[in-house]
Amino acid sequence: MPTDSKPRKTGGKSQKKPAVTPSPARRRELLAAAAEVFAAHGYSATTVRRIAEEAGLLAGSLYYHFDSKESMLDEILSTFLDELWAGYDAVLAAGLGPRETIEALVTESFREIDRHRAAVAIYQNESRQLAARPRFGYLADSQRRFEKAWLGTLERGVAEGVFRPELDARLTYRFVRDTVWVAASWYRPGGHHGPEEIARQYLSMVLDGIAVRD
Amino acid sequence: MPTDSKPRKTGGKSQKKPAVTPSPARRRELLAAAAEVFAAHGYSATTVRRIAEEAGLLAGSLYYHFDSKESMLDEILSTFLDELWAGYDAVLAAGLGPRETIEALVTESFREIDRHRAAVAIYQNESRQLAARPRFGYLADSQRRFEKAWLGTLERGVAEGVFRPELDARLTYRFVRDTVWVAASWYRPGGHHGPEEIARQYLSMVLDGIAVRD
DNA sequence: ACCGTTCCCTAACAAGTGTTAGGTAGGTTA
DNA sequence: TAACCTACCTAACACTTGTTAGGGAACGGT
Repeated sequence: MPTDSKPRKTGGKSQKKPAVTPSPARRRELLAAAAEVFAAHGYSATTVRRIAEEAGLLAGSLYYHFDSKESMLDEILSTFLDELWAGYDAVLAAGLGPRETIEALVTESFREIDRHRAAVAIYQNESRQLAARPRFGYLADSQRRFEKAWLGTLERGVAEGVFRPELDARLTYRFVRDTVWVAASWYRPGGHHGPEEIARQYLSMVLDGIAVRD
Repeated sequence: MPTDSKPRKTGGKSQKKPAVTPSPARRRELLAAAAEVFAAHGYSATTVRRIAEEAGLLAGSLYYHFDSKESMLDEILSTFLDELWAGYDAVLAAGLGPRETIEALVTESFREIDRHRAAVAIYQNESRQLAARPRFGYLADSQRRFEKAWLGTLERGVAEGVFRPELDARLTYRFVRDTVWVAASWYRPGGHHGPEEIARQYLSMVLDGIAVRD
């Protein structure tokens, strides 16, 4: 793997447009195939030849549509995060109470997992190592906004007396965050439970606990 | 990466002993270094040259102690699982009630994370893909025992009236399992909270919920 | 002084990696 | 018909990968 010495700074937004003009529809098809392979085997264990095979063409042909393997990953993740934050921002702007905000965020999260299963799985596995690289700085930004939204809501809930004050808010935030998102590792769309049902069960557990009340 | 065509079937137990006799102490040092790098960058993104650099020797020298990169991974994971099940079996053999069993399993799990942080992180990231390979079949076995222990305890608790019956047991099992083990991704030994304190907080959340009771 | 053992290094290998330059078939436009 | 564009293939490139054969330095036992 030649270390990329060329100065690229896409950051998930504008690519260095090549002279040719690939169709966006075909791009999406290829990205979907790439996302599945990335999610199943991990980014660095995935070869471009494997992606190409899955998509029904040869490795070199991928470079007509994308300028590198890394930019495929970039586009997969940034597309997912854009859609995620569209949903989150709508929830956060709705002016709900803390408990209702948590409920809406959890439900929205499971819907995103339903729609972007592969991207979420990739995000789970790779974001920690990627966030340090400049190109993927938006992952770190997103993580900070994420913590602000969830942790802020939890703390507001404690202040307003709807969440228990004995719990360490940051610890609770981590537990809630992790449990929601690791669901992407076992969730299968069209399976036994839909996203809303999973969200209901999860909220029931995390809000009221699994123990029977006295 | 040459596909390993040689017939090795260690399965975490007996290796094909080479003519030489490397010291077990040195092996443990090198495995600790390897585990850190595997945990930080992922198994397949880790080169043996990086492991060697971290351990203070050259890549080829690792092959005096181990016969492949894969067998290092094998030894790291199987050592961890052996110790994990020693702890779990002790808990399961104690004849506790369902709630106390869950409490003990959770506490034991966080203690294992405290002691084998790197190995747990590797297990989290790689076990899904590894479990399919024959050499790592013990990972699949362990997963089945794991599910049996946790899910069985949850169902026993519902039958005995200590856990709420409305919750889907398998879904609850997944949530509980994931939340406990992903802690390895952010836990740092010697940090603000010790394993017992984290277990207490987690159990408080998952047993009684985060919402204030009426 | 000799041998054997332990531990590491040197130097290379074959296979696989991401990537690219140049070509080509088919469709669309002029 | 000619020019052009899209989408792919062919064939290679420079480099990295896990792994190995052979050698050597330090050391203890005899």
